[in-house]
Parts: sequence; C-alpha cells; structure tokens
Amino acid sequence: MSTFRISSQFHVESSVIQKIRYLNRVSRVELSRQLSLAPSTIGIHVDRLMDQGFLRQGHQQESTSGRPATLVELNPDAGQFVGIDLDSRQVHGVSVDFAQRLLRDRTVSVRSNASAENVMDLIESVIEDVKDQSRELLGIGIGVPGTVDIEQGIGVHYQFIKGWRDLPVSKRLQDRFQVPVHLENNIRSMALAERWFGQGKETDNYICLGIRAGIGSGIVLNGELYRGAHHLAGEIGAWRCSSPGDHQSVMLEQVASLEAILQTLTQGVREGKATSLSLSRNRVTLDILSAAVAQADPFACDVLKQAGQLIGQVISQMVLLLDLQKVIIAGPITRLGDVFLLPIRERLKELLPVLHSKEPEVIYSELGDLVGALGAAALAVNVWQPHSR
Amino acid sequence: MSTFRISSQFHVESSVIQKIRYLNRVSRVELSRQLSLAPSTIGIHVDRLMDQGFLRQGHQQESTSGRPATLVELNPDAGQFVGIDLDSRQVHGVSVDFAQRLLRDRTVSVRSNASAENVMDLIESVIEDVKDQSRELLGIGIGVPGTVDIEQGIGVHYQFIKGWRDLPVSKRLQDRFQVPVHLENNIRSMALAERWFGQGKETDNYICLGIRAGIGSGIVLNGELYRGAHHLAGEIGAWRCSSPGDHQSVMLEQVASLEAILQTLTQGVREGKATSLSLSRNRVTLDILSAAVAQADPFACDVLKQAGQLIGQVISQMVLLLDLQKVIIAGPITRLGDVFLLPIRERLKELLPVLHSKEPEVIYSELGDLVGALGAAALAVNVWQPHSR
DNA sequence: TTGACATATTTCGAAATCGAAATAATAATG
DNA sequence: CATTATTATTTCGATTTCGAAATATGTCAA
Repeated sequence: MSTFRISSQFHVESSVIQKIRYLNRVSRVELSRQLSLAPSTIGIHVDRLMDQGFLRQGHQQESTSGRPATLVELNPDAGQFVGIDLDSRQVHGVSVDFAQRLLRDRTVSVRSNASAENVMDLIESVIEDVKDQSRELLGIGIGVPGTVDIEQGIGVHYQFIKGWRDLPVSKRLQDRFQVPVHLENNIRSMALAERWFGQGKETDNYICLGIRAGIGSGIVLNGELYRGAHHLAGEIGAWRCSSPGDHQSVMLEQVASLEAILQTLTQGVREGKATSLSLSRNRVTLDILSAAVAQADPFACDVLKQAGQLIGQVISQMVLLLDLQKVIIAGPITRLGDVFLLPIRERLKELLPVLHSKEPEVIYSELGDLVGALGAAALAVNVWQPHSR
Repeated sequence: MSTFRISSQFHVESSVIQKIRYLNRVSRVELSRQLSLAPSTIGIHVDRLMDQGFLRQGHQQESTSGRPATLVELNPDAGQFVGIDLDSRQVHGVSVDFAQRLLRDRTVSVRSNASAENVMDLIESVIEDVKDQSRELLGIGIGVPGTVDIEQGIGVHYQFIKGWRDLPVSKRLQDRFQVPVHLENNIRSMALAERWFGQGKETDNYICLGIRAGIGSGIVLNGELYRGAHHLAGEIGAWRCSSPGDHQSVMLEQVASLEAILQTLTQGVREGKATSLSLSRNRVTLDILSAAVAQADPFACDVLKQAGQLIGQVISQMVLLLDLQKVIIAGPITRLGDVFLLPIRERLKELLPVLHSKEPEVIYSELGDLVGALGAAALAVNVWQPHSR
C-alpha cells in the first residue's frame, strides 16, 4: 500500500480543527502556540476554514490585560458523524454534529441467536435512524467486539456472534452510505470516548478497563490510543492470576468478568448458600445482583469483594508496568457501585510500593451506555479531513 | 520551563541525521520518502550537512535498474559521544564516533560500600579515560539504576548506593565537561541500545527485561521508548505473582531476580540439599551456579526452572497487555543459557491463547556487558543537534 | 551499438511558512 | 482623559519547502 502524502495545506488545517475540537474555543495565538506554527500562518488557515464554513467566530471574551482574544470555534452545522457500538447484546447508535455534540441516539437489542448478517442489517437500520437528514454525513465510526483489522476494516473474529469471522464491515457500510467508515475494537472506542469527553480528557496515561461478558482494556499512552503490534493490545482476558483460594492459576476472564461473577453467584444459590439472591430463568442476573447489593446481601457482597480484589491486583500490575495516572472502569458492572469499587482500591493501595507517590485513581466511567458509540463517532471525527468542497 | 521553538532548519537537519544513523547508508530519495519531504528539499539539507562535515559520500552502489543511488553516510570524524552505565557494582564507559562505532571502552568496579560521591568521582574518571583526545566531545549519556528525573537530570533514589538521593548528576558532569549530559534509567538505556544496535532494530514493540539484583524493564512501543506518566514505567520488580508452591502472593523481585535465585540456592546448600553447589564467602555466586549448570546439577536446574516459569508467566501478561513482538532478556543471568531460557519459553507458550498467531520471541540480549553504556551514548546521540559552528 | 526503460538527482517557479514589525484593542495608571 | 502596558492579530518581505519537469546515469534487450 503506497503511503501517499497529503497536501500539506490540508494537513495543517486538519490539525487546526483537531486542536479546536479538543479545546472547544481558542484564540489564534493559543492555536499558534499549541501547534508550533507562526501566528501569521494560523491566521491564514483560520480565515480559510471560516470561509469554508467549518469554523465560526465565538463570543470574544476573557478580559485580562491586553487586547482580548477573538475566540474561534467549530461550526456545528458543518456536518454530522455517526458512531455505532456493537455489544454482544445491543447496538448503540449516535449522531453528533460537527462540534461533536449529541444529536440523536438509539439503542436496539440483538437477538441472542442473531447471525452476523442479522447484526449487520440491524446496524444499517440504526445508522439510518440516527442520521440527521438535514446535515451532510461526513463519516461513520464503528466499534465491534473481538479482534479487528482496522486497516482493512474487517471484523476478524468474535465468538459470541454466529458467523462473525473475517467480516468486511467497513466495506459494506461504505458502499451503502458512501462515506468513510472506521472500524475499531469497541473497548478501544470507549477509551477514546473517555479521552474526548470523559475522564481521560486531562490525563495522558490511562487504561479503560471494560468488564462485561469478558474483560478487555483500551490503553491510552502519552495521549494516544495504543494498539500494539497486531492490534491486540489490551486483551487481558486471558491473564493468568492466582485466585485467592485456589492453588492453580486461572484466567482472569473466568473469575472476574461479569459473566463469571454471575456464574459464581448462580452456583452459590443452587448450592443453597444463605442469600437473598434468586434465580431468573435459571441464573442470577445483573438486576437481581444489583438489588441484593442494595440490601447488603453478605454472599453477594463477598463474591464481589473477591472479584474486586483480583481486579485490584491486576490493576497494580498494569500501573507498575505502564506508570498510569488513572484506570477507568467501564461496563454494566459499574452499576454495582462501591461494593465492587472499594475492594479494588484497597487492594491496589496494599500492593503499590510507597515510592509511587502519585497514587493512580481508579474510577468508574461516567459516560453511561453511549460511551462506546460516542467513542466510535470520535474515531471518525478524528481522521476526518476538510476536503475542498 | 518555556518551550522554545528550534529553528525549523535545524530540526529538519537533525531528523536527516537521525534517519541516516538508523539506516547507515541511504540515498537522497530514500531519505525523502522516509521523512516525507520533497527530494529537492532533502538535497538542499544533505548538501549543507556535507559542507559542514557531518555527512560524507558513501560508495555509490546498488545496481538494480535505473540510475544508481549515491549513498550518503555519517562522517565518523565529526565528533564523539560518551556513554556511561552505572550498575550496582560496576561502571561501564564507552566512547563512540559520530557514526556511533565503538572507539574505546573501560569498566571499573565499585566498592560495595562506596558513597554516591565516590561513585560520581569514579564516573568522572571513567569519562576522562574513554574520551578520545583528538575528537570534539558532543555529548554524554548516562544510565543509572533506580528512579530518575530526566528533565532535571537528577538521580532521585537508588537504595543500594549510600547517599544516592536527589543527586544532580547531569549538572555536575555538565559543569565538568562543558557538553550536554543526558540522564536515564539504566534499563531504559539498555532498551535503547537494543533499538539502535541490537535485536530491537527491526522491531517496534518490545520489552527489554533486565534481570540483575532486581528486576526492571525498558519498554519500546511503536518504535519509541515509553517512560510513563512519572518516568516510572517498567518498574515491575514489585509485581505480585503467585509463587508455584506458595499460597500467598509474593513480589516478583523477591523470587525471580538473580539475587533471589542465588539466595534460594544458598539456602538450599545450607539445608544440605543434594547438589554440587558450594559456597564462596557464605553464598552461592553466579560463577558457581554457572559451573553447576554446566554439569546439569539437578537442584540448581530445578531452581532455575521454577524462576524461569514465573518469568514466563510475567512475560505472558506483558505480551497480552501490550501485544509485543519480542522480549529481550538482559543481565548477567543470560550466562546461564537454555536452562533458564527454555522454561520461560515453554511457560509462555502454555499461557498464550491460540489466537495470538504471531508468537512473540523471547531471546537473550547479545550486546554483552556494554549494552547499557552503548545505550547511554545513543541517548546523547539521539538528542544531539547540529549547531551552526 | 543503440534505444527503450527505470530510477536518482537537480532545477526552478510557485506556494507555504516564518519572523519581525506594525497595528489593534483592551486594562491599568497617573 | 491621556498615557502606558500588555496581549492579539495582521502585514509584508525573506526563507523554506513543494511539485513538476528536466537532467543524469545506470540496466536491459534488440
């Protein structure tokens, strides 16, 4: 694949837009400083981008001493992006305007026996739904579970959807909607969303730990998403850990994922443990667990504590290896609150040597169910470039 | 600290020199491609750098079809750099010419009760020794153990040298030798040496695992040294691991470092295990162990196998998290050969899921005792810039 | 030997960027 | 109210980089 050079003009304008996106409202001088370009150069590009309608004048404000800056901001009406997050059970879709503000969102659930083909149809209909008819569609981002080939836009493999193997996701959507489509692993999309809108905004080194059916993570280092040599970075589901009671080492995913926790609880109920937990369709669900936790059910709390401590140990290792400032935990498990979070923090504190003066924060994501979809949209936004139009 | 902008001219020339350094001999066109600059632009800079004596014409060669390239290479005589590696027990020093070829090297040992002050004196004398009198000294790089503040050039803390705390290493050497001095953690220096001269040359994502008195690692991601939020990345000595026989988790460094291994062996000899190992000054030394391994002493081999398996597990975790292509093991422990290396590889193979089609290599460093010093020199080389002279 | 063909390098006018000075717009001050 | 200080933005000639075409220098095949 030949690496063609992008006309330098567009490259600069692209990075100008990115910076404004990141800072919301900026003066020309501030842009000049941040991009290491002369003020005069920035002036030229900002003027051009305003002519083209991508930027607009913001309220000039900020009175210190000296001439006040005339702030520049994105023109929300310059177009829209769509982001899709495919979970094992749901498709979340969002559309955002050019200033990356939410326009519409929609969530549909996936039948448990749905095929890859069914899922793709569903995704297309969700895109159709959330798309605003009155704006130009500039790009689509999509986060999918499992392994992906982001260059080719192919979903390589995901075990929980029938036939999800070497699926040309990007090509299909590109053909249908006639805009650039960017594929990414969905946990990395979430990490990206945290970077843009969430708790990673001011933080350059963090991990977004997704605890759902499996366990995976999106890694941001020096402010950039890290993907690894074969786009497999962050796949820590298979980490071997010492489970507290057990002599043998076990896989992280088989002990501390939401699925594994619910499994352990279900097993406990069947064995007749003293607990207020009940079964629905033969298993403990997250809702049931949530209710039990609210009543401080001892068995449920104990199981969560065990899992939390293990996660705490895993986080201690990631922090030591990568010298992280933050670990953001995402996924439905965050609904359980402190019962799960506090044991993680405690264990982490125990395991980090004192020399780590700056103790890393462990926090829940606050972006809600749309995290992944917003991140996917950000993916498309990130790589979009102003064409001559 | 104000971020002053370097005149763009020097920035380009600097990156031209870096690229040539990396590729040894290159044509102007190849440079143009690699740096994404127009051939005409490269021509101007190469001509100028030749006039200034930094570059010279290489043998023009490489006959394919078309006009043959006139290769450009570094002029070795343009100056020299010095690199220092401070280990807990030794100071290694090297000088390299402008083309980064070894000029001289010298190793002196550090008295076990030496103070920070003694060590600094020793370092100064080593620099004086290895420095070539006939060339201009352009920079000094120095790798030291423990935590460092690379911006300030301060050795923050190292427990095994008396008084090694908040030591202004760079300032002292800068005052004495009147050239830029660059400080770094010594394991990161080693990782950098692998990147420049060793097995990291063609590999963009790897870890250099240093197993000595302690255990630490230097991390290279996307071709660049990763330092983390507070320059603490890679400090995995405190990782909690499940030791095979034990129920409690233990610190990696206390089980699998060279020090720990020798300690375990010493203990074993005292307890009268059946072994050919003997004690020298009340302890098993690496030399003794080495000899025992050569005779396939069962106790020694078993202990090494245990340690190797633990390291294998640790590597599996790092590989899964960071999707690495390679792990390079460095330190005196590599003298033990396959008895230590093979268990690592076996355990790693066991623990990696099949989906990791590209199995990462685990190899010993082949750079010998000068790794660290060469890496430190590379550190200075890396940031050096052509001044107008 | 000659004439494609291929690739490297240089040439040169156009475009982008710089840097320093000029200009603009405000607060603080006397 | 005028003046000074301070920061933002624009102006404009100088410098750097680009891009396309011209030129250089080899291989290969007829």
